[in-house]
Amino acid sequence: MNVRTLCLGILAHEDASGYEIKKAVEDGMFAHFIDASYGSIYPALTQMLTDGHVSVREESHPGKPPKKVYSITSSGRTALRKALHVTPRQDKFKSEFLFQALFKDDLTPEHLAEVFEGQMEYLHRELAQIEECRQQAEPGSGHMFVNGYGQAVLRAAIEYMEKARGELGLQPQGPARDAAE
Amino acid sequence: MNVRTLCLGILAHEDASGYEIKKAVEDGMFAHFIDASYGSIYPALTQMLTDGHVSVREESHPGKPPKKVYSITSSGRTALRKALHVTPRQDKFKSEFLFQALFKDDLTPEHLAEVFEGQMEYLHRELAQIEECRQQAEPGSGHMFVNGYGQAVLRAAIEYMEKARGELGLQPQGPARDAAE
DNA sequence: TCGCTATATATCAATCCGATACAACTGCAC
DNA sequence: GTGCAGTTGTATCGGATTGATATATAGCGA
Repeated sequence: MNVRTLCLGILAHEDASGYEIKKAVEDGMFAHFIDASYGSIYPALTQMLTDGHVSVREESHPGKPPKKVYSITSSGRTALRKALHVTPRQDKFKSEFLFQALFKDDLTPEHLAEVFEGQMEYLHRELAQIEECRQQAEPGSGHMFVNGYGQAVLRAAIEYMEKARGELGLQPQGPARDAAE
Repeated sequence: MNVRTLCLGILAHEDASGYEIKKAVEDGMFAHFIDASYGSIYPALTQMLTDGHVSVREESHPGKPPKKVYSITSSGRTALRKALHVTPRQDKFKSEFLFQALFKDDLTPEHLAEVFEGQMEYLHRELAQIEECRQQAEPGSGHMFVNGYGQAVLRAAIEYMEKARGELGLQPQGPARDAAE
């Protein structure tokens, strides 16, 4: 699945600018399981404009830079429906934290503690973000299912990390936790 | 973290050819949280040879194609240790399955059932693979911690998926499950 | 007024993926 | 005994993507 399909999916939900699409995959309703950078979003929108899958209008809100708001067209909806009916690729999970954890015995204790607490903060931050999104999602919607999935996985990760503190030779109560609260 | 560091990490564990590195991140001890393709592994090894971080020897086992087995050098170990002592990037998780699930109401019921059962099979396969790796890992090692993390997360995902079958309008017992057993 | 953050578009080199080509061998079915 | 699929192995390449950066406007606190 390419960035074009990703943008179509977001635009099927609501009109958005390139910046708003980036925010949606970073913080918003589409976060936690997809990603895209400006360097791929803007070219994708330009190309889909040429293809007729989206249309643009320029909006100028006072006190803010003008933005190009994109809408999905019926041609775009057809393309999206087609792109959704393929066998999805395998999930892909990349974690530099876990890679570093593999070499825990080669790390300084300070660095190990730092990255461990950093990961804990990150997991709590992600979980809080999902719970925020969850309040805006309609019951029974796809967003609800996906948020629940993310919640389940993050809670399991946090629980495991807490239990593993001893195994890694760390103090039972991390000092950096309060930053996440 | 780039592919060069990834290769160094694997070579720090044991000597390997490009093909074996690929297998390690696909199926082996390093799977589930990192990834790399041939198109990045082979150039990385060539460059690190130039940099003096690795050395090669050619091995010819009868009945098999000859292979280039790479070893990490002391210069490579220094480079690895340095690369490990940086703040790790945020985890990155990409799931086309969850993306499709967002649009569950636009999918044909057949396709939804197919991708759901496909995901279940995938999760069970991954979990079985981790449990296999776990038997080769030494107690208290980084591998043990990382495998436990993967186990915890996958089990949570499977549990959530089972509970969510009804929510997605699927029959309580999937017909494709036996393929994973 | 300086620096910081947020909103917003856009580009680009470096990197990486996915697919493919090539080659030699194994084992199996027919 | 031969076709042919599968495994082990090296290698390359086009195209997709990232991560960083440039540019611009505006609000806000020190």
